[in-house]
Amino acid sequence: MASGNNDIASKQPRYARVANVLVREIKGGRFPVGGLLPTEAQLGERFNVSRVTVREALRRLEEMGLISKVHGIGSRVEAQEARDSYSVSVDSAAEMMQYASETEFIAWSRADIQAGSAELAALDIPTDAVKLIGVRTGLEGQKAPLSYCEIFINSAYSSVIDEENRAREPYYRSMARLYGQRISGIGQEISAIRLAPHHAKALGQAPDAPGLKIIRRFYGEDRELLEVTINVHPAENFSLRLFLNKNDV
Amino acid sequence: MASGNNDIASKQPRYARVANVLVREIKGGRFPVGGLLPTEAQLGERFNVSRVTVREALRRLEEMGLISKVHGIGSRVEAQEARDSYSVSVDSAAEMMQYASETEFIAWSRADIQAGSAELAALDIPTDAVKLIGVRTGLEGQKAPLSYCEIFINSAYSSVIDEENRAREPYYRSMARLYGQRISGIGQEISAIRLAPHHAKALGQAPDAPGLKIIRRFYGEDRELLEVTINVHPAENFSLRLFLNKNDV
DNA sequence: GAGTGGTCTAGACCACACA
DNA sequence: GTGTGGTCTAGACCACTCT
Repeated sequence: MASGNNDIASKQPRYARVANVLVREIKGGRFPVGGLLPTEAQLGERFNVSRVTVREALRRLEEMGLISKVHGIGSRVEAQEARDSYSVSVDSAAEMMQYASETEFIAWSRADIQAGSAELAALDIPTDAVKLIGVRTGLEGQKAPLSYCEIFINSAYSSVIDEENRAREPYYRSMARLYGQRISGIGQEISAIRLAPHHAKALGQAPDAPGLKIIRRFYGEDRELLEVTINVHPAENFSLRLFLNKNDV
Repeated sequence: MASGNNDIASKQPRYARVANVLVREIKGGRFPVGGLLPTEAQLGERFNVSRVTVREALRRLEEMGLISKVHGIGSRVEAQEARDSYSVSVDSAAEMMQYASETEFIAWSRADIQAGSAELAALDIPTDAVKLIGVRTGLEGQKAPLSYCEIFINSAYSSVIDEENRAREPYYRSMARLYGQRISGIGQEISAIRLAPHHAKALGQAPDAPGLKIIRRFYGEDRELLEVTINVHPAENFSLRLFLNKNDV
Protein backbone atom coordinates (compact mmCIF):
# COMPACT_ATOMS: atom_id res chain seq x y z
CA MET A 1 0.00 0.00 0.00
CA ALA A 2 1.26 3.45 -0.76
CA SER A 3 1.20 6.14 1.87
CA GLY A 4 -0.89 9.17 2.60
CA ASN A 5 -4.53 9.19 3.33
CA ASN A 6 -6.63 8.01 0.44
CA ASP A 7 -9.81 7.07 2.25
CA ILE A 8 -13.10 8.40 1.05
CA ALA A 9 -14.77 11.13 3.02
CA SER A 10 -11.88 11.41 5.38
CA LYS A 11 -9.87 14.46 6.13
CA GLN A 12 -8.56 13.20 9.41
CA PRO A 13 -5.51 10.99 9.76
CA ARG A 14 -5.96 7.27 9.78
CA TYR A 15 -4.96 6.85 13.37
CA ALA A 16 -7.71 9.28 14.32
CA ARG A 17 -10.28 7.23 12.47
CA VAL A 18 -9.06 4.07 14.16
CA ALA A 19 -9.12 5.81 17.53
CA ASN A 20 -12.63 7.15 17.00
CA VAL A 21 -14.01 3.78 16.06
CA LEU A 22 -12.43 2.16 19.08
CA VAL A 23 -13.67 4.88 21.40
CA ARG A 24 -17.18 4.35 20.10
CA GLU A 25 -16.93 0.60 20.45
CA ILE A 26 -15.65 0.82 23.99
CA LYS A 27 -18.44 3.22 24.82
CA GLY A 28 -20.92 0.86 23.20
CA GLY A 29 -19.72 -2.03 25.30
CA ARG A 30 -18.22 -4.12 22.54
CA PHE A 31 -15.00 -4.24 24.54
CA PRO A 32 -15.97 -4.50 28.18
CA VAL A 33 -14.03 -2.77 30.92
CA GLY A 34 -11.44 -5.11 32.35
CA GLY A 35 -11.09 -7.02 29.11
CA LEU A 36 -8.42 -6.81 26.47
CA LEU A 37 -8.56 -5.08 23.14
CA PRO A 38 -7.58 -7.12 20.09
CA THR A 39 -3.83 -7.22 19.55
CA GLU A 40 -2.14 -4.45 17.65
CA ALA A 41 -1.59 -6.80 14.75
CA GLN A 42 -5.24 -7.78 14.61
CA LEU A 43 -6.35 -4.15 14.71
CA GLY A 44 -3.95 -3.31 11.91
CA GLU A 45 -5.43 -6.06 9.81
CA ARG A 46 -8.98 -5.02 10.57
CA PHE A 47 -8.45 -1.35 9.70
CA ASN A 48 -5.93 -2.01 6.98
CA VAL A 49 -3.28 0.12 8.58
CA SER A 50 0.22 -0.57 9.77
CA ARG A 51 1.00 -1.44 13.31
CA VAL A 52 2.63 1.96 13.85
CA THR A 53 -0.67 3.60 12.97
CA VAL A 54 -2.55 1.35 15.34
CA ARG A 55 -0.11 2.25 18.06
CA GLU A 56 -0.63 5.94 17.40
CA ALA A 57 -4.37 5.40 17.80
CA LEU A 58 -3.94 3.40 20.99
CA ARG A 59 -1.72 6.09 22.36
CA ARG A 60 -4.66 8.48 22.18
CA LEU A 61 -6.94 6.05 23.96
CA GLU A 62 -4.32 5.71 26.64
CA GLU A 63 -4.11 9.45 27.07
CA MET A 64 -7.87 9.53 27.41
CA GLY A 65 -7.66 7.02 30.20
CA LEU A 66 -9.69 4.47 28.25
CA ILE A 67 -7.02 1.78 28.09
CA SER A 68 -3.73 0.87 29.64
CA LYS A 69 -1.05 -1.17 27.99
CA VAL A 70 0.86 -3.97 29.64
CA HIS A 71 4.00 -5.28 28.06
CA GLY A 72 3.60 -8.87 27.06
CA ILE A 73 -0.13 -8.89 27.77
CA GLY A 74 -2.07 -6.45 25.68
CA SER A 75 -4.22 -3.37 25.87
CA ARG A 76 -6.61 -3.48 28.76
CA VAL A 77 -9.86 -1.51 28.73
CA GLU A 78 -9.92 0.70 31.81
CA ALA A 79 -13.05 2.78 31.41
CA GLN A 80 -16.03 3.18 29.17
CA GLU A 81 -15.95 6.96 29.12
CA ALA A 82 -13.01 9.26 28.69
CA ARG A 83 -12.15 10.87 31.96
CA ASP A 84 -12.17 14.55 32.35
CA SER A 85 -8.73 15.51 33.31
CA TYR A 86 -7.53 18.92 34.31
CA SER A 87 -3.98 19.86 34.94
CA VAL A 88 -2.38 22.53 37.01
CA SER A 89 0.88 23.51 35.44
CA VAL A 90 3.21 25.72 37.30
CA ASP A 91 6.89 26.24 37.59
CA SER A 92 7.12 24.58 40.93
CA ALA A 93 5.04 23.14 43.68
CA ALA A 94 5.90 26.21 45.67
CA GLU A 95 4.32 28.43 43.12
CA MET A 96 1.24 26.29 43.09
CA MET A 97 1.03 26.73 46.79
CA GLN A 98 1.33 30.43 46.24
CA TYR A 99 4.26 30.83 48.47
CA ALA A 100 5.55 34.08 47.26
CA SER A 101 9.21 33.35 46.86
CA GLU A 102 9.95 35.99 49.45
CA THR A 103 8.16 34.48 52.39
CA GLU A 104 9.65 32.76 55.35
CA PHE A 105 8.36 30.42 58.00
CA ILE A 106 9.21 31.21 61.60
CA ALA A 107 8.66 28.45 64.12
CA TRP A 108 7.58 29.44 67.58
CA SER A 109 7.46 26.00 69.10
CA ARG A 110 8.44 22.47 68.37
CA ALA A 111 7.13 19.20 69.75
CA ASP A 112 7.57 15.52 69.05
CA ILE A 113 4.32 13.64 68.76
CA GLN A 114 3.83 9.90 68.90
CA ALA A 115 1.99 8.02 66.20
CA GLY A 116 -1.48 7.15 67.37
CA SER A 117 -2.04 10.29 69.38
CA ALA A 118 -5.41 11.91 68.96
CA GLU A 119 -3.95 14.88 67.14
CA LEU A 120 -2.16 12.82 64.53
CA ALA A 121 -5.06 10.42 64.18
CA ALA A 122 -7.37 13.33 63.41
CA LEU A 123 -5.09 14.28 60.55
CA ASP A 124 -4.60 10.73 59.29
CA ILE A 125 -0.91 10.84 60.00
CA PRO A 126 0.24 7.28 60.61
CA THR A 127 3.80 7.94 61.73
CA ASP A 128 5.60 9.79 64.47
CA ALA A 129 5.82 13.45 63.63
CA VAL A 130 7.46 16.67 64.62
CA LYS A 131 5.00 19.48 65.02
CA LEU A 132 6.02 23.05 64.42
CA ILE A 133 3.81 26.00 65.21
CA GLY A 134 4.57 29.38 63.78
CA VAL A 135 3.73 31.96 61.19
CA ARG A 136 4.64 32.67 57.62
CA THR A 137 5.77 36.21 57.00
CA GLY A 138 7.03 38.30 54.18
CA LEU A 139 10.77 38.75 54.34
CA GLU A 140 12.35 41.64 56.21
CA GLY A 141 10.04 41.85 59.15
CA GLN A 142 6.91 43.11 57.57
CA LYS A 143 3.87 44.02 59.54
CA ALA A 144 1.35 41.23 60.10
CA PRO A 145 2.13 37.61 59.30
CA LEU A 146 0.60 36.17 56.15
CA SER A 147 -0.62 33.04 57.80
CA TYR A 148 -0.64 31.00 60.96
CA CYS A 149 0.96 27.62 60.36
CA GLU A 150 1.05 24.24 61.94
CA ILE A 151 3.43 21.89 60.23
CA PHE A 152 3.75 18.18 60.87
CA ILE A 153 6.84 16.51 59.52
CA ASN A 154 7.26 12.78 59.30
CA SER A 155 9.84 11.97 61.96
CA ALA A 156 11.88 9.97 59.49
CA TYR A 157 12.75 13.23 57.79
CA SER A 158 12.87 15.57 60.74
CA SER A 159 16.46 16.55 60.13
CA VAL A 160 15.20 18.98 57.51
CA ILE A 161 14.33 21.24 60.42
CA ASP A 162 17.33 23.36 61.22
CA GLU A 163 18.01 24.82 64.61
CA GLU A 164 17.34 28.33 63.54
CA ASN A 165 13.64 27.63 63.41
CA ARG A 166 13.34 29.67 60.30
CA ALA A 167 12.84 28.32 56.84
CA ARG A 168 12.88 30.17 53.59
CA GLU A 169 12.00 27.18 51.50
CA PRO A 170 9.23 24.64 52.00
CA TYR A 171 10.28 21.60 54.00
CA TYR A 172 9.27 19.16 51.30
CA ARG A 173 11.85 20.77 49.10
CA SER A 174 14.51 20.28 51.73
CA MET A 175 13.45 16.65 51.84
CA ALA A 176 14.04 16.40 48.14
CA ARG A 177 17.52 17.78 48.61
CA LEU A 178 18.50 15.82 51.68
CA TYR A 179 16.73 12.53 51.13
CA GLY A 180 16.00 12.48 47.42
CA GLN A 181 12.34 12.32 48.28
CA ARG A 182 10.19 13.61 45.47
CA ILE A 183 6.63 14.78 45.86
CA SER A 184 4.28 12.47 43.99
CA GLY A 185 1.01 14.08 44.96
CA ILE A 186 -0.55 16.82 47.01
CA GLY A 187 -3.92 16.79 48.75
CA GLN A 188 -5.59 20.08 49.53
CA GLU A 189 -8.52 20.64 51.80
CA ILE A 190 -9.87 24.15 51.96
CA SER A 191 -12.45 25.52 54.32
CA ALA A 192 -13.57 28.74 55.93
CA ILE A 193 -13.39 29.15 59.67
CA ARG A 194 -13.89 31.69 62.37
CA LEU A 195 -10.46 32.68 63.64
CA ALA A 196 -9.71 31.23 67.05
CA PRO A 197 -8.25 33.63 69.61
CA HIS A 198 -4.70 32.41 69.08
CA HIS A 199 -5.13 32.75 65.32
CA ALA A 200 -6.47 36.25 65.64
CA LYS A 201 -3.70 37.28 67.97
CA ALA A 202 -0.97 35.88 65.76
CA LEU A 203 -2.42 37.43 62.64
CA GLY A 204 -3.33 40.76 64.10
CA GLN A 205 -6.99 40.28 63.34
CA ALA A 206 -10.15 40.82 65.30
CA PRO A 207 -11.31 37.72 67.13
CA ASP A 208 -14.03 35.85 65.28
CA ALA A 209 -12.98 37.33 61.96
CA PRO A 210 -13.29 34.87 59.08
CA GLY A 211 -10.25 33.00 57.91
CA LEU A 212 -9.29 30.53 55.22
CA LYS A 213 -7.91 27.24 56.43
CA ILE A 214 -5.91 25.10 54.04
CA ILE A 215 -4.70 21.65 54.95
CA ARG A 216 -2.14 20.20 52.59
CA ARG A 217 -0.76 16.71 52.56
CA PHE A 218 2.45 15.98 50.71
CA TYR A 219 3.05 12.45 49.55
CA GLY A 220 6.35 10.97 48.44
CA GLU A 221 7.33 8.14 46.18
CA ASP A 222 5.45 5.27 47.73
CA ARG A 223 2.45 7.31 48.80
CA GLU A 224 4.33 7.87 52.01
CA LEU A 225 3.00 10.86 53.86
CA LEU A 226 5.90 13.25 54.24
CA GLU A 227 4.44 16.45 55.54
CA VAL A 228 1.13 17.94 56.53
CA THR A 229 0.64 21.67 56.76
CA ILE A 230 -2.25 23.65 58.17
CA ASN A 231 -2.31 27.26 57.10
CA VAL A 232 -4.80 29.77 58.40
CA HIS A 233 -5.01 32.99 56.43
CA PRO A 234 -6.91 36.10 57.35
CA ALA A 235 -9.78 36.51 54.92
CA GLU A 236 -8.93 40.06 54.11
CA ASN A 237 -5.75 39.70 52.21
CA PHE A 238 -5.74 36.22 50.85
CA SER A 239 -7.38 34.26 48.11
CA LEU A 240 -6.35 31.04 46.52
CA ARG A 241 -6.21 30.90 42.74
CA LEU A 242 -5.97 27.81 40.64
CA PHE A 243 -6.22 27.46 36.94
CA LEU A 244 -7.12 24.08 35.61
CA ASN A 245 -6.41 23.26 32.01
CA LYS A 246 -8.45 20.61 30.37
CA ASN A 247 -6.20 17.88 29.04
CA ASP A 248 -6.58 16.72 25.48
CA VAL A 249 -9.28 14.05 25.50
CA MET B 1 21.54 -0.22 9.93
CA ALA B 2 19.93 -3.12 11.61
CA SER B 3 17.51 -2.62 14.44
CA GLY B 4 17.58 -3.05 18.14
CA ASN B 5 19.79 -1.25 20.54
CA ASN B 6 23.45 -2.02 20.07
CA ASP B 7 24.99 0.95 21.81
CA ILE B 8 27.67 0.41 24.40
CA ALA B 9 26.78 0.92 28.01
CA SER B 10 23.18 1.56 27.21
CA LYS B 11 20.24 -0.28 28.57
CA GLN B 12 17.76 2.43 27.80
CA PRO B 13 16.07 2.87 24.43
CA ARG B 14 17.68 5.11 21.89
CA TYR B 15 14.97 7.72 22.02
CA ALA B 16 15.58 8.04 25.76
CA ARG B 17 19.26 8.65 25.19
CA VAL B 18 18.46 11.28 22.57
CA ALA B 19 15.93 12.89 24.89
CA ASN B 20 18.33 12.95 27.82
CA VAL B 21 21.07 14.59 25.81
CA LEU B 22 18.69 17.22 24.52
CA VAL B 23 17.29 17.92 27.98
CA ARG B 24 20.79 18.43 29.26
CA GLU B 25 21.71 20.69 26.39
CA ILE B 26 18.61 22.80 26.81
CA LYS B 27 19.34 23.07 30.51
CA GLY B 28 22.90 24.02 29.71
CA GLY B 29 21.81 26.80 27.42
CA ARG B 30 23.06 25.34 24.17
CA PHE B 31 19.58 25.79 22.74
CA PRO B 32 18.22 29.04 24.15
CA VAL B 33 14.59 29.48 25.10
CA GLY B 34 12.68 30.96 22.22
CA GLY B 35 14.99 29.45 19.64
CA LEU B 36 14.51 26.41 17.49
CA LEU B 37 15.97 22.98 17.93
CA PRO B 38 17.77 21.47 14.93
CA THR B 39 15.38 19.83 12.51
CA GLU B 40 14.31 16.27 13.06
CA ALA B 41 16.42 15.18 10.12
CA GLN B 42 19.51 16.89 11.51
CA LEU B 43 19.02 15.34 14.93
CA GLY B 44 18.61 11.93 13.35
CA GLU B 45 21.87 12.38 11.54
CA ARG B 46 23.66 13.61 14.63
CA PHE B 47 22.52 10.73 16.82
CA ASN B 48 22.52 8.16 14.07
CA VAL B 49 18.90 7.26 14.57
CA SER B 50 15.90 7.34 12.32
CA ARG B 51 13.52 10.23 12.24
CA VAL B 52 10.85 8.17 14.01
CA THR B 53 13.21 7.74 16.93
CA VAL B 54 13.97 11.43 17.03
CA ARG B 55 10.26 12.12 17.05
CA GLU B 56 9.75 9.77 19.97
CA ALA B 57 12.43 11.67 21.86
CA LEU B 58 10.95 15.05 21.01
CA ARG B 59 7.57 13.79 22.15
CA ARG B 60 9.01 13.35 25.63
CA LEU B 61 10.46 16.84 25.64
CA GLU B 62 7.10 18.16 24.59
CA GLU B 63 5.39 16.34 27.45
CA MET B 64 7.91 17.86 29.80
CA GLY B 65 6.99 21.29 28.56
CA LEU B 66 10.49 21.94 27.27
CA ILE B 67 9.56 22.38 23.64
CA SER B 68 6.56 22.91 21.45
CA LYS B 69 6.28 21.87 17.86
CA VAL B 70 4.89 24.01 15.10
CA HIS B 71 3.98 22.46 11.81
CA GLY B 72 6.08 23.87 9.04
CA ILE B 73 8.41 25.67 11.42
CA GLY B 74 10.22 23.42 13.79
CA SER B 75 10.61 22.59 17.45
CA ARG B 76 10.68 25.65 19.60
CA VAL B 77 12.40 25.67 22.98
CA GLU B 78 9.86 26.81 25.57
CA ALA B 79 11.65 26.44 28.86
CA GLN B 80 15.01 25.56 30.29
CA GLU B 81 13.67 23.40 33.09
CA ALA B 82 10.95 20.79 33.00
CA ARG B 83 7.84 22.19 34.55
CA ASP B 84 6.23 20.73 37.57
CA SER B 85 2.85 19.65 36.50
CA TYR B 86 0.05 18.37 38.63
CA SER B 87 -3.17 16.98 37.32
CA VAL B 88 -6.59 16.70 38.77
CA SER B 89 -8.28 13.68 37.32
CA VAL B 90 -11.91 13.15 37.95
CA ASP B 91 -14.81 11.57 36.20
CA SER B 92 -16.33 14.86 35.25
CA ALA B 93 -15.96 18.54 35.74
CA ALA B 94 -19.05 18.34 37.92
CA GLU B 95 -17.31 15.98 40.29
CA MET B 96 -14.32 18.25 40.43
CA MET B 97 -16.62 21.05 41.40
CA GLN B 98 -18.02 18.79 44.06
CA TYR B 99 -21.53 19.13 42.91
CA ALA B 100 -22.98 16.10 44.49
CA SER B 101 -24.93 14.64 41.64
CA GLU B 102 -28.09 15.13 43.64
CA THR B 103 -28.03 18.87 43.92
CA GLU B 104 -30.13 21.37 42.09
CA PHE B 105 -29.87 25.05 41.40
CA ILE B 106 -32.96 27.15 41.99
CA ALA B 107 -32.98 30.61 40.51
CA TRP B 108 -34.74 33.33 42.39
CA SER B 109 -34.16 36.15 39.99
CA ARG B 110 -32.90 36.79 36.53
CA ALA B 111 -31.52 39.91 34.95
CA ASP B 112 -29.85 40.89 31.70
CA ILE B 113 -26.70 42.87 32.14
CA GLN B 114 -24.89 44.90 29.51
CA ALA B 115 -21.25 44.43 28.78
CA GLY B 116 -19.22 47.18 30.35
CA SER B 117 -21.36 47.57 33.43
CA ALA B 118 -19.49 47.89 36.68
CA GLU B 119 -20.62 44.50 37.88
CA LEU B 120 -19.38 42.66 34.82
CA ALA B 121 -16.22 44.69 34.64
CA ALA B 122 -15.38 43.72 38.20
CA LEU B 123 -15.59 40.10 37.18
CA ASP B 124 -13.69 40.54 33.93
CA ILE B 125 -16.67 39.49 31.88
CA PRO B 126 -16.32 41.13 28.48
CA THR B 127 -19.72 40.21 27.01
CA ASP B 128 -23.36 40.76 27.75
CA ALA B 129 -24.52 38.31 30.36
CA VAL B 130 -27.57 36.93 32.04
CA LYS B 131 -27.30 36.99 35.81
CA LEU B 132 -29.11 34.45 37.90
CA ILE B 133 -29.33 34.64 41.65
CA GLY B 134 -30.39 31.65 43.64
CA VAL B 135 -29.32 28.79 45.83
CA ARG B 136 -28.06 25.28 45.35
CA THR B 137 -29.93 22.70 47.38
CA GLY B 138 -29.96 19.00 47.86
CA LEU B 139 -32.77 17.37 45.99
CA GLU B 140 -36.19 16.86 47.53
CA GLY B 141 -36.48 20.03 49.51
CA GLN B 142 -33.94 19.49 52.17
CA LYS B 143 -33.42 21.89 55.00
CA ALA B 144 -30.91 24.65 54.39
CA PRO B 145 -29.43 25.37 50.99
CA LEU B 146 -25.90 24.21 50.34
CA SER B 147 -24.76 27.46 48.84
CA TYR B 148 -25.81 30.88 47.69
CA CYS B 149 -25.13 31.28 43.99
CA GLU B 150 -24.74 34.04 41.50
CA ILE B 151 -24.34 32.78 37.98
CA PHE B 152 -23.40 34.85 34.97
CA ILE B 153 -23.99 33.25 31.61
CA ASN B 154 -22.59 34.63 28.39
CA SER B 155 -25.64 36.01 26.57
CA ALA B 156 -24.69 34.16 23.43
CA TYR B 157 -25.60 30.95 25.22
CA SER B 158 -28.45 32.13 27.40
CA SER B 159 -30.91 29.69 25.93
CA VAL B 160 -29.47 27.05 28.22
CA ILE B 161 -31.57 28.65 30.92
CA ASP B 162 -34.96 27.05 30.88
CA GLU B 163 -38.10 28.75 32.08
CA GLU B 164 -38.45 26.57 35.09
CA ASN B 165 -35.57 28.36 36.75
CA ARG B 166 -34.32 25.11 38.12
CA ALA B 167 -31.33 23.23 36.88
CA ARG B 168 -30.15 19.79 37.87
CA GLU B 169 -27.06 19.93 35.76
CA PRO B 170 -24.43 22.64 35.50
CA TYR B 171 -25.10 25.15 32.75
CA TYR B 172 -21.76 24.58 31.08
CA ARG B 173 -22.86 21.03 30.50
CA SER B 174 -26.05 22.22 28.86
CA MET B 175 -23.88 24.41 26.67
CA ALA B 176 -21.94 21.37 25.59
CA ARG B 177 -25.15 19.65 24.65
CA LEU B 178 -26.89 22.55 22.93
CA TYR B 179 -23.98 24.38 21.34
CA GLY B 180 -21.23 21.80 21.25
CA GLN B 181 -19.20 24.10 23.46
CA ARG B 182 -16.57 22.22 25.37
CA ILE B 183 -14.86 23.46 28.48
CA SER B 184 -11.18 24.04 27.84
CA GLY B 185 -10.22 25.43 31.20
CA ILE B 186 -11.53 26.44 34.58
CA GLY B 187 -10.29 29.20 36.82
CA GLN B 188 -10.97 29.00 40.52
CA GLU B 189 -10.60 31.76 43.05
CA ILE B 190 -11.22 30.83 46.64
CA SER B 191 -11.49 33.12 49.61
CA ALA B 192 -13.05 33.36 53.02
CA ILE B 193 -15.61 36.04 53.75
CA ARG B 194 -17.94 37.19 56.43
CA LEU B 195 -21.45 36.32 55.31
CA ALA B 196 -23.44 39.33 54.18
CA PRO B 197 -26.97 39.62 55.53
CA HIS B 198 -28.55 38.29 52.36
CA HIS B 199 -26.13 35.35 52.36
CA ALA B 200 -26.88 34.55 55.96
CA LYS B 201 -30.60 34.75 55.43
CA ALA B 202 -30.53 32.54 52.36
CA LEU B 203 -28.30 29.98 54.01
CA GLY B 204 -29.97 29.96 57.40
CA GLN B 205 -26.83 31.14 59.12
CA ALA B 206 -26.09 33.72 61.74
CA PRO B 207 -25.10 37.08 60.25
CA ASP B 208 -21.36 37.63 60.16
CA ALA B 209 -20.68 33.89 60.24
CA PRO B 210 -17.70 32.90 58.12
CA GLY B 211 -18.27 31.58 54.64
CA LEU B 212 -16.26 30.21 51.75
CA LYS B 213 -16.56 32.09 48.49
CA ILE B 214 -15.59 30.37 45.29
CA ILE B 215 -15.53 32.16 41.98
CA ARG B 216 -15.22 29.91 38.96
CA ARG B 217 -14.70 30.90 35.38
CA PHE B 218 -15.45 28.45 32.61
CA TYR B 219 -13.69 28.91 29.33
CA GLY B 220 -14.66 27.34 26.01
CA GLU B 221 -12.77 26.45 22.88
CA ASP B 222 -11.27 29.79 21.97
CA ARG B 223 -10.71 30.92 25.53
CA GLU B 224 -14.17 32.39 25.28
CA LEU B 225 -15.62 33.05 28.71
CA LEU B 226 -18.80 31.01 28.87
CA GLU B 227 -19.93 31.18 32.45
CA VAL B 228 -18.90 32.65 35.76
CA THR B 229 -20.26 31.34 39.02
CA ILE B 230 -19.96 32.73 42.50
CA ASN B 231 -20.77 30.27 45.22
CA VAL B 232 -20.93 31.18 48.87
CA HIS B 233 -20.92 28.23 51.26
CA PRO B 234 -21.48 28.32 54.98
CA ALA B 235 -18.23 27.42 56.68
CA GLU B 236 -19.79 24.80 58.86
CA ASN B 237 -20.64 22.15 56.39
CA PHE B 238 -18.38 22.68 53.47
CA SER B 239 -14.81 22.13 52.53
CA LEU B 240 -13.18 21.92 49.15
CA ARG B 241 -10.95 18.97 48.43
CA LEU B 242 -8.54 18.65 45.57
CA PHE B 243 -5.98 16.00 44.92
CA LEU B 244 -3.15 16.88 42.63
CA ASN B 245 -1.11 14.12 41.04
CA LYS B 246 2.35 14.86 39.91
CA ASN B 247 2.71 14.18 36.22
CA ASP B 248 5.57 12.16 34.86
CA VAL B 249 8.50 14.48 34.29
C1' DG C 1 8.29 -21.69 23.25
C1' DA C 2 4.61 -18.73 21.78
C1' DG C 3 2.55 -14.45 21.72
C1' DT C 4 2.23 -9.72 23.15
C1' DG C 5 3.67 -4.98 23.21
C1' DG C 6 8.30 -1.95 22.82
C1' DT C 7 11.52 -0.14 19.82
C1' DC C 8 13.70 0.76 15.47
C1' DT C 9 14.71 1.48 10.41
C1' DA C 10 14.48 3.39 5.52
C1' DG C 11 11.81 5.45 2.62
C1' DA C 12 7.69 7.89 1.17
C1' DC C 13 3.98 11.41 0.53
C1' DC C 14 1.12 15.10 2.66
C1' DA C 15 0.10 19.64 5.00
C1' DC C 16 1.68 23.82 6.51
C1' DA C 17 4.65 28.23 6.85
C1' DC C 18 7.43 31.42 4.71
C1' DA C 19 9.76 33.87 1.24
C1' DG D 1 9.12 26.74 -4.42
C1' DT D 2 11.59 25.12 -0.46
C1' DG D 3 11.85 23.23 3.89
C1' DT D 4 9.62 21.93 8.08
C1' DG D 5 6.91 18.75 10.82
C1' DG D 6 2.76 15.15 10.27
C1' DT D 7 1.52 10.77 8.87
C1' DC D 8 2.19 6.24 6.99
C1' DT D 9 4.19 1.66 5.46
C1' DA D 10 6.60 -3.01 5.61
C1' DG D 11 9.55 -5.43 7.92
C1' DA D 12 12.57 -6.45 11.78
C1' DC D 13 14.40 -7.62 16.42
C1' DC D 14 13.97 -7.08 21.52
C1' DA D 15 11.70 -7.60 26.18
C1' DC D 16 8.16 -9.19 28.76
C1' DT D 17 4.44 -12.59 30.35
C1' DC D 18 2.38 -16.82 30.41
C1' DT D 19 2.15 -21.74 29.67
